[in-house]
Amino acid sequence: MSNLTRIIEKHIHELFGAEGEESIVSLRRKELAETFGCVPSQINYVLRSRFTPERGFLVESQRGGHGYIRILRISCEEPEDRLTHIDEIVGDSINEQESRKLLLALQERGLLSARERLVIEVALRHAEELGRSEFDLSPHKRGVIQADMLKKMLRGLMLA
Amino acid sequence: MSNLTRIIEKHIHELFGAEGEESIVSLRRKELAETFGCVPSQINYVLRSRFTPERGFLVESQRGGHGYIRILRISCEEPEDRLTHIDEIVGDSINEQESRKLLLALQERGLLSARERLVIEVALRHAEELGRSEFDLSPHKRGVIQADMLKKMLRGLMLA
DNA sequence: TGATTATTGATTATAATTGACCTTAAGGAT
DNA sequence: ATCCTTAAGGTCAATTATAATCAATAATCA
Repeated sequence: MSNLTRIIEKHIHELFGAEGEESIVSLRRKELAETFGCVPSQINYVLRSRFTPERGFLVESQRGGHGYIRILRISCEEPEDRLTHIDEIVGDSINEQESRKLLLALQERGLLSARERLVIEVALRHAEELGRSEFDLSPHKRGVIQADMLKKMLRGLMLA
Repeated sequence: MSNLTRIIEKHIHELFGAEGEESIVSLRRKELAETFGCVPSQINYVLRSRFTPERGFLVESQRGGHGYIRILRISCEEPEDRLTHIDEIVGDSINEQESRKLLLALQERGLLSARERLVIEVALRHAEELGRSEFDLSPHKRGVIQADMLKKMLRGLMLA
């Protein structure tokens, strides 16, 4: 039928306002569920599957009295075309040298701050190190893991 | 009933003065409770839940005659201070909920931007997911890996 | 048709509020 | 000095209000 999840997703997107206006939205889980005539946990499903950090969102919530769910949209001012192809740029596997080069290039284009680049590099190196010394993975497998991770991180930062 | 806890929290924050001015505030529990028309133990609740070391506060108190409650805002001016502080609050193992709370607190203290928080969350979730479905690690082991990763990322940022 | 995605509801976890009861410190009385 | 009284503050458990998780199905997609 008319896919509830998509309807709720669309509704929440509309709450953000068309342009880069509101970047934060608050809601009551129970109310939203009532609005759409569904069970409250449906809302969790929508959030878990659609409003992930990889898609540029952060979700905060609180239970109990005065509970709430807050959704933050983190996005670049101008999501450049070239970076909608993050998958292609990163590829299936990446090594330290390649990723450094890429991140530096992104920073030079003003798409990443120095601190953001730093965090990403630390995360990638941690994965490399762990994959090598703790899990004894092949260099290729390590590269695959890092590529995957890098794509997720960049998507979160680049996509709206 | 609006949220008393938040109102009291805000009030106490205001006592510190907007800028990095006063770093110590003293209170009478009973007086504060009367000011807000609540039971005194409500104050304990606010302190326990909002003025934690994780959020950069320490609370001291004394009972009996001339009793008091003193709240200290810890500075972390020196990068070194922040590092030790972070090591302490992250600990050896951390779960998703704890890390989210911590990151939110760091952002609220201005030590992290929303984008930086997002990247870190993506990295942690990736590790969690990989550890669970690819390597079949125990929850504890996953927590250890994430704590390690988180500390490395935060250390990098605090020194930058 | 097998894999993925969506829906549901039962169970669990957490936050805020309140009040009854407990502990500790200061200062005066004996 | 020791005890008593009074004036703080602390702890805990009960209650109520939300939200999260999990597992069982159902529906949809490739």
